[in-house]
Amino acid sequence: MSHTAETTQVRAPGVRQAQKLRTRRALLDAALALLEEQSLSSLGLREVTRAAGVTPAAFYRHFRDTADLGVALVDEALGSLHTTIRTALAATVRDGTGPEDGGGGEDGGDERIDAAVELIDALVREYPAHVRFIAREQHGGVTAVRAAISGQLALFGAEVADTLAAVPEAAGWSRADLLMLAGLYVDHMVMTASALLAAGPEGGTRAEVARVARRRMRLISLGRRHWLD
Amino acid sequence: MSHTAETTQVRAPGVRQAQKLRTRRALLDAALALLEEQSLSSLGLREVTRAAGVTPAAFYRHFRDTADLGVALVDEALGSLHTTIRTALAATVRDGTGPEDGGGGEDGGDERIDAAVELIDALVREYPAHVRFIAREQHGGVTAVRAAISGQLALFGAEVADTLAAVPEAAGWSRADLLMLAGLYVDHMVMTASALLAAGPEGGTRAEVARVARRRMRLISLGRRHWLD
DNA sequence: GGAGTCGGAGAACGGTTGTTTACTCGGTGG
DNA sequence: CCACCGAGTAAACAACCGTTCTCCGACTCC
Repeated sequence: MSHTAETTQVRAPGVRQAQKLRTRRALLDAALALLEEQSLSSLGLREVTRAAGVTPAAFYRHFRDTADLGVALVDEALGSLHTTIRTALAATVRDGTGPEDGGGGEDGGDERIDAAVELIDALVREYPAHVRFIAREQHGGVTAVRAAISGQLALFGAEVADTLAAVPEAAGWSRADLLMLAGLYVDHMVMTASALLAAGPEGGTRAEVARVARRRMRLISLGRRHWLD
Repeated sequence: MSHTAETTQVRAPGVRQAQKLRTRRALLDAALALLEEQSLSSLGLREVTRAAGVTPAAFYRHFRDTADLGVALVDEALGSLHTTIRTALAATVRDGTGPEDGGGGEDGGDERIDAAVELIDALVREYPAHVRFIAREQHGGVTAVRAAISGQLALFGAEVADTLAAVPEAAGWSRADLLMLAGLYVDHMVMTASALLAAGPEGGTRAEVARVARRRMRLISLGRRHWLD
C-alpha cells in the first residue's frame, strides 16, 4: 500500500510520521467498526481510543473531537469510493441503446443496468462499514458530517451530470435537468446500497433487493428516454 | 389542582390515566424536540426527563429505555401522517392523463404532481420534527427503531401498490412491478421531505428543491407510462 | 369511607464520560 | 552528537450517566 521504501528512503520518509499515521489509522478503523452498531453522535471519545489501543489523551493529537473524526471518515469513505462510483455511473449513464436502429436494441441498456447494480453490490460487499456509515450519517445528528456528505454527493452529482451531457442522448437537455437526473441516480445508488446492506449477505432477500433495484433503474431510464417528448 | 369529577364524568376516563398520558406526552414531546439536533442513540434518559420536567425514575413508568421511546415515536409520527400520506399518494398515483384522447392532456398529470409535492411541503412545514426523526432514524443506529420504520414504510408501499392497481393505467402490471413502483414513490417522498427540511423555511433554496422534486416525479411518471412497451 | 393501587419524587450507587495536566522517551534536524 | 520536538502515557478532575431503592400522596374501586 504505502510507499515505505526500505533502503534508500530519503527526504521526507519520517519514521516518526509513519507511526503517527498508524495510530490515526487505528483510530479511524476502530471508530468505523464501532459505528456499525451505533451512530456517530453517540460515539464516545474514550470508546474509540479503547478499541484502538491508545490513551484517551492521544486522541487529541489527531482530532479535535468525534465530529472531526467523522468528517475525516467521510472524506476517506467517499474519497476511496470515488473512482469506483465514477466507473459505475459512467456505465449506467449510457443506457440509451445507442442509435435506434431497428428494434430489439434495448438489451444493451439492461445489460448496462445489470452491470451497474452488480458493481454496487460488489462495492457493498467490499466496504460494508463505509457504506453503512455514509447511509447512516447522511441524515445523522452531526451537522458537520451531514454537510461533508452532502457536499461530496453534490460533487458526484455534478460529475455524473457532466458524463451524462457527453452522451448523444442528452441532446436538448438543459443543465438543470441533467443535474436533476444525476441527483436521482446518485440518490438511488445510495438507497440501493443501504438496502443491500440491510438485506445482509444471504442470497434470498439480497437477490430480491437487487432485482427490484434493477427494475427501478430501468423505469428511470425509460423516463429519461421519453423526457423530451 | 383539579377537583374530582365535575358532575357526571363517568366510566372509564380516569383522572389518573389522564395525568399519566400527560407526562407520557411530555416525555415524547421533549424527546422529539431534543432529537432535532442529535440522533436517538445518543439521547440520554436523564436528558429527556429533565426537558420534560419529571424525575428520571418516572421514565420507567412509561418506557423500558430510550429505544422503546423511539419505537413509540415512530408509531406516533408515521401513524399520524398515515391518512395524510395516503391522500397525497392517491393524488399522485393518477397521473396517467387518463385515456389518451388527443394530445395536450399531459397537464393533468403535472397538476397532480404539483399538488403532491405541495402536500409534502405543507406536511414538512407542519410536522418538521416528525419528518426529521423518521428521515434520521430510518438508517439510524437503533435496530428496533429501524425495523419499526421500515415496517411502517413497507405498509405504506403495499397500500400505494393497491391504489396503483385500481387505476386503469395499471392494466398488465404485475404485483411485483406495482410494489417496485410504489416503493420508488415512497422512497422519493421521504427523500423529498428530508431535502425540504434541510433547505430550511427560506424561499430560495426550498423552492428550488421543490422544483427538482417535481421534475423527478415527472420523469418517474414518464417511465411508468412507457413501462409496458 | 377505607383499603389498595400506582405514578411520581427523592436520594443514593457505581461506572463512564470529556478534558487537562505533567511527564517520558525515541526519532529528527542542525 | 546533542538539543529539541512531539506522539503517546498516566493520573486526576468534575460532571454526568442509567438504574434501583424507599417513600409519599392522590386517585380508584368496593
